Amino acid sequence: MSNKISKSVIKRLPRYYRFLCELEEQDVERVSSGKLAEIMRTTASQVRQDLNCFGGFGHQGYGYPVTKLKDEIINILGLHNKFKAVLIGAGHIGTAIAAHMKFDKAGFELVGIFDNNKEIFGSKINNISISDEKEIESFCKENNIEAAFLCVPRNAAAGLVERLYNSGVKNFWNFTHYDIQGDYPDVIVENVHLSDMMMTLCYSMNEDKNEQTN
Amino acid sequence: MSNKISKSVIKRLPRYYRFLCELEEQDVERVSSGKLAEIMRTTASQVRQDLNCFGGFGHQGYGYPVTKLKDEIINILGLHNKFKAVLIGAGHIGTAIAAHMKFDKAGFELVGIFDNNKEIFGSKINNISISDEKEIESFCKENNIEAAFLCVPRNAAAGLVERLYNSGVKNFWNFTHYDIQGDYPDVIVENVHLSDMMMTLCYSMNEDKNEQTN
DNA sequence: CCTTTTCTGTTTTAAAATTCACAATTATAG
DNA sequence: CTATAATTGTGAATTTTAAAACAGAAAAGG
Repeated sequence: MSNKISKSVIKRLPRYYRFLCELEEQDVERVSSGKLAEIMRTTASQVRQDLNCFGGFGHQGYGYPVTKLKDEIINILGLHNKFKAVLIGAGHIGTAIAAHMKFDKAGFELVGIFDNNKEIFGSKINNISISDEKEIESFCKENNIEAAFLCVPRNAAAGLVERLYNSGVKNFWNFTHYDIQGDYPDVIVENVHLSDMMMTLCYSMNEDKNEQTN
Repeated sequence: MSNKISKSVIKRLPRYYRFLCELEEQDVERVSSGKLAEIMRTTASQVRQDLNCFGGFGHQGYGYPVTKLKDEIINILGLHNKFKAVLIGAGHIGTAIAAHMKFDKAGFELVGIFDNNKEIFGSKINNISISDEKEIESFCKENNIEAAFLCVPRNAAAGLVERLYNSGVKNFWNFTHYDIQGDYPDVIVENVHLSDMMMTLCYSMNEDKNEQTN
């Protein structure tokens, strides 16, 4: 059915999705590639090419039906999934993630939170109580956990990944400084390297400053 | 001096930097493109081409001097800068960022934290006390703030950006759902769209699942 | 009903990014 | 001091990504 869609396209899909949701909220029924391109700050050509990857259902002279397009993207991304996930590390970042993210809108269901700090065992974030990280293995095996959100300090990461992997967890959303890739062949990792991002912002600002003095 | 370096290369630089720091910690003095490629899970060719963007100082038959290479990347990225920045929104994410990020290692200095919640005015994160967001304008102007880290809810974002922009702040690290691009011509934005990332993770997992059943 | 305008899907073309390939240079070992 | 192995810099080839161009289908407006 679906030919391999390129990574660059996939990375744009959530963005399309976001703007399509906005349009839907505003009761806009249809949108043209040109209009969408304007909102997304890209070209109409790219929009058409992207949307065409998963079978054209735009209409010439009409555009794309907003709701249908949105639903189609949900499908492509698999947002209807309820991948069971655990979050590990209930520090500031972990708490922020657990409390604020709308997991169900992104294909996940958060079912467990773990930490190694006794003092917070039992307290709840988003109605899920924090458990002792010693119980991770049994919990993951028993509940068929498919993904883990790693919010621990870097030096704790490697060990955790191994334990999780051995408990059947092969998909990671990684907020740590540690790089998971490579040690395990069949894992899928989405890295969130915040300091890397801050550095690229720094680069742009620095570049900008230099340009202005040239 | 430096020819325009492509965006893709820039995005890899922090990664190089990270691994070079590790090597330096391990007292490794030199590294070959092949070895670096192995660590970074890429090709030796790409490493050489990347590093060459800013003037080859590897030695044939020897490799690259770790410390010198690291310092050079610091230079390219401009990490020696101390761009003065404010953080807005001291909720979970804002607090996490303010408390944990090593701003000075990434070219920034956090000098102010703002929120609209009276109850936390005056309390400190990382030795910086939280101020009333009403004071943002005067503070930014007086202190020549160059960057803002936006950690507020989406509906507060647009207004804030305008106020900040008018106070001379043109560089943003944006954790909100709101898209800044476009409304202002000369702003630089680094977006952190966590839900987008979660969705691409979902896509990969979903794809993986489908492949296995084919 | 006919004409004009609006758009898509798709083909070309162009640009960017990555990989390959190899001459040239240096370290190393004997 | 020489021969061999290691390793870079770089130009060329390949692959990937984005943009442009355009024929043809549908809508809109008489």
